[in-house]
Amino acid sequence: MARRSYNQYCGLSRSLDLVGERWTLLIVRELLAGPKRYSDLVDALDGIGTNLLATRIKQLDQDGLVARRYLPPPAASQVYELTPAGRELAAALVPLAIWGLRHRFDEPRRRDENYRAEWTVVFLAALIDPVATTGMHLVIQLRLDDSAAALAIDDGRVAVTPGEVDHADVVVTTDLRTLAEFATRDQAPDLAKVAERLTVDGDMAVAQLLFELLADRRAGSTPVW
Amino acid sequence: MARRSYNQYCGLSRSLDLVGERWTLLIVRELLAGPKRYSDLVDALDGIGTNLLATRIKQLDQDGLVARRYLPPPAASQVYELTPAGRELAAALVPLAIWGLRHRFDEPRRRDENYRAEWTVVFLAALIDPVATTGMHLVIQLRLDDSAAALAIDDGRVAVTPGEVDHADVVVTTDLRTLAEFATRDQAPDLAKVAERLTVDGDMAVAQLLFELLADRRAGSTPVW
DNA sequence: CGGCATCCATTTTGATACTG
DNA sequence: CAGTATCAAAATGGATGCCG
Repeated sequence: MARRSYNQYCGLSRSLDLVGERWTLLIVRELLAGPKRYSDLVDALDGIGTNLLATRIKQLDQDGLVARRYLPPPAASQVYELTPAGRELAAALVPLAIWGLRHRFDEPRRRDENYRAEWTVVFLAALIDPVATTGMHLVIQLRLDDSAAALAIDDGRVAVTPGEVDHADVVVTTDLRTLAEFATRDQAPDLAKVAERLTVDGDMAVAQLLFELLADRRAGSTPVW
Repeated sequence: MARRSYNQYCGLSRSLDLVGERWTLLIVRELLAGPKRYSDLVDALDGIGTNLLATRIKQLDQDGLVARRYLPPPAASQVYELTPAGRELAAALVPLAIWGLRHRFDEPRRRDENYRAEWTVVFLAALIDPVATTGMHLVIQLRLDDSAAALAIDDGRVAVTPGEVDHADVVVTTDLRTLAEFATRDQAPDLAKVAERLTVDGDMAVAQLLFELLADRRAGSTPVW
């Protein structure tokens, strides 16, 4: 059966023909944190229905956004990872995520609402300018709303690790709403006022640097009009 | 009945809960070109089905992204327009559109594929830094693939007009693929090589300025990772 | 088990017809 | 013009089965 299309000669329409269906962009978000197995995706995307996930992966594979990779013998499992074209979607997802933080976070986290710190850290990672981090080697552990993920900056390369790492330069503990203020406001929030909702354990200078890196990027992506 | 939700405490998921359904972002794109009537939307969004359009508009209205406005007596019709929150989605749609231009324009325009120059010009408009245009008053007529739209820059305010205007400072005639090179490449394309596919009629300096304004914005939105 | 494919109930969407 | 009503087709969600 032919694929459904908006049939419009327009960059946005053609993007949405590929990634506009339900769950697709969330699968991309998951894979922005690194390669994952099928069951990892099922776990993270609560409610997706395994058949639909298989269908989506197949499409993303055909369209060249996701590639299947087979891990060497010890692991012997297969994982899915983004291709370069898939990774470039990060630049498009970040502003959408920021829009959501600005306009849909008046209501706090619901009791049954899922959360994984890596979702947040993936976008933080995408906000960091690789060029500005050449020569740097930092590992930042984030603990957000009872979930954890780490951000590793390695000479211009930025990587996200779900959960806890054991060699972090600094541990930042806070909640998503507080962190969102850093990513969505034009002015960096007053650190003193925020202090009771954000604690830094370890090299304070590293944490400071992170917030500066984020601030630099924000300046280039102020809302238009 | 309750609205379907991904049920994730994540900026992206919450955005998609609101605007992730089919046609929604294209309705927003249409309204970025200015207020439109119901029938204008039906015309522009070929294939949408009027009942679905009505449903989407109702949702966008409830969610505070779109407002209904009643034109004064002479016209006596109602139009839909974006609220400030809705307009801020432009910043999120531009990178998605650029991704589509980069990765989905290997195949050219199909014979039956719809096209409206305003779709393109809306994104051009969003790429222009308002601050950089303070004091400027320019009207640029674009003619792209047999469709026309104009871009008016008015002291930091940018507006799109579908069709032809009669007082343009310059008329740029080209096709979307050529124009896309300006918006998607890191280097501005060689004007000499492009000359046969792009003609400028009127104040050449104004056209030059437009491309410089676009180039400035591109520099701040290079792909991450 | 992990990685799907099949089947079926429920929603969403598309297309057209109809109405104030 | 601005929708609503209706109905068919497709997409989605959930459960279960199968196979290495």
